Formats: sequence, structure tokens, C-alpha cells
Amino acid sequence: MTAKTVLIVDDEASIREMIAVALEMADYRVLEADNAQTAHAMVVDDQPDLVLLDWMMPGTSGIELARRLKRDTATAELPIILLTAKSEEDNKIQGLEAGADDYITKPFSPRELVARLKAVLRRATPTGVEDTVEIDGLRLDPVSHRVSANGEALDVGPTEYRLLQFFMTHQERAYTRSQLLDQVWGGNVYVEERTVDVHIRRLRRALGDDHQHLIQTVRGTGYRFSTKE
Amino acid sequence: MTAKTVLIVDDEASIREMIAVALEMADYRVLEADNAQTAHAMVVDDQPDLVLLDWMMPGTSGIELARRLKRDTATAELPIILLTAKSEEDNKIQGLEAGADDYITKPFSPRELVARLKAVLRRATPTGVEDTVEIDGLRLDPVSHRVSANGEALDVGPTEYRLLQFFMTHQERAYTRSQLLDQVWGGNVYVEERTVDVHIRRLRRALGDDHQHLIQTVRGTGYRFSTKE
DNA sequence: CGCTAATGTGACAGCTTCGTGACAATCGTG
DNA sequence: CACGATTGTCACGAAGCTGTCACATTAGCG
Repeated sequence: MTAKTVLIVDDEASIREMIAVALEMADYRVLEADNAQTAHAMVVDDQPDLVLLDWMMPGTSGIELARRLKRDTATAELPIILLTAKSEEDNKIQGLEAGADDYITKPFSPRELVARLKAVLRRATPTGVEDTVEIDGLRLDPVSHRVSANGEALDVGPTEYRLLQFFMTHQERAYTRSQLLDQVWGGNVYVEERTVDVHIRRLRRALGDDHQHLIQTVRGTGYRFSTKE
Repeated sequence: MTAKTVLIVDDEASIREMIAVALEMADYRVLEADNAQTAHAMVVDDQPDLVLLDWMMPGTSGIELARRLKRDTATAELPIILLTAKSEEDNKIQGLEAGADDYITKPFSPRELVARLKAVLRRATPTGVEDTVEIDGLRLDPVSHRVSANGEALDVGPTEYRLLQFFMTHQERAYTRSQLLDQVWGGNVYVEERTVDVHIRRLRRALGDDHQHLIQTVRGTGYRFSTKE
């Protein structure tokens, strides 16, 4: 088994250092970032297996970054452990709601940190890598987060990307607007059902004349992705 | 799709009224109760699909009722949305711990209320799994929501689809027009019986020459789906 | 072979669902 | 903070579906 990579996000260098040492002794690869901005970039570029995220940071807070990562399909599966200086319940709950998989209250022992980190990694879905899907000349690459038709790049918005990814991995099946909202938008969003129509429209337009027939309307029900007919 | 029933529990008549109007405009059936006692009785008797529960009420508080409903297996699955006048985090947390599926802070817009109610109901509704049926080269696939004859897709309207699905899962048995209206259209619709004939006609046409013999007329009674004769 | 009741069929007005462009609010970014 | 991108919502028209009718056709019966 190859060593797991952990991204530490904290603005205090001393803490990063302390954690890094502990993790390296436990045979993890370590990346560091001191703000949410670069952290996000590193998640995209280096694809760590887990993120250790400080709750309190100047600028975008840790929790914001967590939300952002969980919202994006490409990074939604990435396990996150929140570090929090306060032991207040509020933080715990907000953190877990934001999608964190665990949280650790400072001060903590390196031992404890490593133990919980292992536990989270163990729980983490082994899916990890998402495959590139190519159907009928239409190609979606989760790694580069790009869509192309016959080699030519298509301009697809974030929501349309998620929608397309969902469809391409769930072909030949009709979904109601409700189900799409659940699957693509996420369970607890309060959005009108007709909004789905609009994004279907945007996706169809982005796919161009060659491929929009793949997104089919199932009258009275919803939509379906299919190569047939 | 049958209308969902929502039980509003609040001691202030004016608030109930406001909510009731909003919900009725969105095509929900509305029940009202002004205390936890009667609310509990109505849950048992009328089996609403969702409960909108005020947090602050004289006597047994809303949260008590929520706990009680969640504790009882018969009502544990019933989604509950808490209404709370205070925006304090504490309430939110207690409410969610008591088993509420969502909470809304007053004041709220009717729009928001309906939107969140929809979202909660969406999550609560289990997706029924239905099997593909294939008879004599005619195939109906509930998953892709498609009908095909010997592999070729058929263009079937929504009502004809439901009609065919019913027939294919209830072969070799004659149904009166009245029974078909009950089973396919749904219990409480007022529709002329002859309307069934028209949809039978449309279904037969959609099935094409190869398969329309499957839909048989039972003179003086109604229709039957059968491969025989 | 006529007669009658039951069923088949085409047409159509009204209704529902879907496609689409516009727009304001929000988000992400420099 | 300002700009462009993205998002959710709406209004309106187009397209499709539904229920009903009027009339044609058929089955059953004496």
C-alpha cells in the first residue's frame, strides 16, 4: 500500500510543524498550507487523501473551505478532519454539518491525532479515484474536471458539470426532478423543481447539436441520459 | 400524484391561518391542531405526511411532542419541521436532537416554508423499486421509463404508460372500466368511463400491429391483457 | 337479415408540462 | 471592492396530453 498523503491547513507554522512530525513518524506523506486559498489549490493539484483543517483561520475560515470542498463533486469524497481550539458543542455541530468527517479539539496528543486519522481513512470510501467516462464521443474527465466532445473542449458550468457527471454515470435511467435535486444538488437544498429544467437547458446548450440528444425528456417524469433512440 | 397532508401544530390561530393559506396554494392538504394533545391524536387518526410543529406552546411543548412521535415506532418515520421564534442555536440543536428533520426560524416567508417542506418530503419519500416486465417481445422498463417492442422504442404517452404497466402486471384478467379508472387513474377522479376506451385505443395504436392483439376487449365488461388467443 | 347496445375512432378545446430568454441576487476572483 | 461568472426564479409561448363528444363500426340477438 502506498503512503497516504495528508494536507495540513493551519495558519500557525508551529502547529503544522508539530503535526507534520507526528504524521511523518507514522509514515504519512505531508503537505502544508497556511490559508484556505492555497489549501484549495493544493487539494486540486496534489489530491491528498485527507485534509486536516484548522477551524479558526484569518480570511476564509476552515469551515468555509470544508463546505466548498464538500459541495464540489470532484472533492466531495475527500475526508476532512477539523481542528478546533474551542471545545464548544456549537463548533462540533456546525463542523459536522459542513461535512467534516471528524473533529479534534486542541490541545490534542499526536497519538490521538494519528489514531483518529487512521480511523477516518479506514472509513473513507475506497472509491477514491473516479474514472473518466466517454460516451458517444462525449468525454468527462474528473481528474482535469473537463468535458470535451470529439477532443474539443466544451464550456460547462459547475452545476452542469455535476449534472452531466451524474447522468453519465447513471445512464438509461429516468430521474425525476426531485431525485436530481437530491443527487446533484445535495439533499438539503431548497430549490424549485423547475430549476432543474433550466440547468438541463444549459447543459444541452453546452453539449452542442452533436450531443444534446443524449439528454432526453421523459414527459411527466423528468429526464434521462441515453444513447439510444 | 396525490396531495400530501400537512399537520400544523401551533397555539396561535393567526399563524396557523397564514401557513394554511400558503400550503393550500401549493396544493397541500392541511390539518390544524392548537395543542400537543390533539396534535398527537390527529397524527394517529389522520396520518399526515408531515408535521409542522411550533416550538413554544403552553403545556407540553412542541419539542416534547416531537420526542414522543419519534419514540413511537408507528410515527417515528413521520417528518417533522420545527417552527421556532428564537433564532438561537440552542433551540436548533435541541430540536434536531429531538428528531426534527428541519427547523424554520420565525419570521419566515411562505415561499421558504413551502420550499423546505418540499425538500423534507422529498428526502422522506422512498423510491419504489419496480421490475422490468417483458411479454411476447413487448418490454416495459420502469427504470428507464421506456416501452419497446423487439428492441425498438415505442412512443407511449404518460397515461398509456401507466395503463400498460398495470396490464402487464395484471395479465389474464378482465377489468371493468371502473376498475381501470381506480387502478390507473387513481381512486378519486371523476372521469367518464368511456374515456378508458379512448386511452385503450391510444395504447393499441402505440403498440403497433405486432402487439395490439394483447389488449383484448371483453364485451359487456371491459378489457383484458392476454397473450392467449 | 334488421335492430340495438356496445365499442372503435377522429377531432378538438382546455389543460398541463416543458423549453427558453431575461433578470436579479450571489459567488468567486483578482 | 468591482467585475464577470454562476445561480435560482420567473413569465411566456410552444408542445404535448387529456377528457369528451359525435359519429362510424361491430357484435350479438331474435
